[in-house]
Amino acid sequence: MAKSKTRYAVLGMLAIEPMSGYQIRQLMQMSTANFWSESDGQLYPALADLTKQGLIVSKGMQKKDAREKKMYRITAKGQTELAKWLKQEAETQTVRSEFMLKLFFGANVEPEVNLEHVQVFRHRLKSKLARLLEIKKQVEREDKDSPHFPYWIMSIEHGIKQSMAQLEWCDSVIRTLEKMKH
Amino acid sequence: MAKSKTRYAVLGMLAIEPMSGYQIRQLMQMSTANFWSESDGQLYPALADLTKQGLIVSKGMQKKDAREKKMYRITAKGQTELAKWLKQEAETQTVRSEFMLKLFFGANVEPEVNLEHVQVFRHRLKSKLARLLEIKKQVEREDKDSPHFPYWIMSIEHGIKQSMAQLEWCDSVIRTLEKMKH
DNA sequence: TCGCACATGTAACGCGTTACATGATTAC
DNA sequence: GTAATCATGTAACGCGTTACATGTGCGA
Repeated sequence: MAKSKTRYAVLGMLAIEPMSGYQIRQLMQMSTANFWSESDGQLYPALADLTKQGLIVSKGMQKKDAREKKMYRITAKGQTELAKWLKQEAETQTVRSEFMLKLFFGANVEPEVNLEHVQVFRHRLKSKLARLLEIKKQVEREDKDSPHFPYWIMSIEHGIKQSMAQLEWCDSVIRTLEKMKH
Repeated sequence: MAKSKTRYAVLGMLAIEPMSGYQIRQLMQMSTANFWSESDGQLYPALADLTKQGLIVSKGMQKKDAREKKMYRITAKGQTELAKWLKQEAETQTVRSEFMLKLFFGANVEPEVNLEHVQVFRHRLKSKLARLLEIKKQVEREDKDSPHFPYWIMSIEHGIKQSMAQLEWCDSVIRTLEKMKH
């Protein structure tokens, strides 16, 4: 298995602005969810790890309970580490789509079954596209002057273009499957 | 982690025609690689497992060495199991793209760095697209009369449309990054 | 006062890749 | 003869999700 990139995902989020772990999770869901996400079981240990290595520091009130909100911020050392990673070429990842695999084996069941799957897939794409367009508007409103602005728009545009292409593909596939029914 | 679908991927391949483990690997690389693949460490144990469950049988010469080619074929029970899985709704998968994550954090490095990454990405897409077009031609030549034909074309078309959309996106992003350089 | 969102963390478990082990056959 | 390809399998290891544990604050 490839080396975990969780540390860099966290580092990058904290390079945007100081945040708590919970806020990182929320921001990821809002921004990178379409191409990157982390679960709790990855996120919190990563924060502890990065702190131990001095790449981030927590301004948390470590009094008694520890069950309190901890605000983290990236250090100069962390910025350097992040930049170093950003300069390296990205590894190609292996994608896995159960939906596509099922369609590939589609001849083993009636066309109706596959048609149903494609329609569900299409519906999900529609929602995803609507969400992306919404987020794009929000970013254009709120982050116009941020240095991150062009990059955030690019990543949103990527999702939009992908979704639109896939929707067109769905429509073409649905037509073919409709014809196969009779 | 989601339940492994390796057994179904293998079952589906053997529903096309009887094959050895090695041939399954090769066929996957040629056909489903863009949306599904299995490593040796998954494939061979799965074959043993499916055999034990009577979903496939091996017509292998189990004489002495066992280091001989084993031809597997799917059983009626296996066909039933495959069809059952095909009828179930596919789980949505979490995609992860290190490249996209790096671009999202692009503001932390010079535009030139990101430009370089996009160009590498674009180059890979070009190769992928060329390969898909080649495979499409081959399938149209060799599998015209197979019941799998429409489904195989659909899955190839999906890859083609995706690649083309991403290439357009790359060109647009490259233009933006070029402008940011000065 | 009940439930939900906020908030942090750990443990268990299965998944999937990589590397290793072994050996036959074919092409140069 | 020697390198590549065919061919099957196992073991180790790290990765990532899920479920669990724990507690606070707030609004209906």
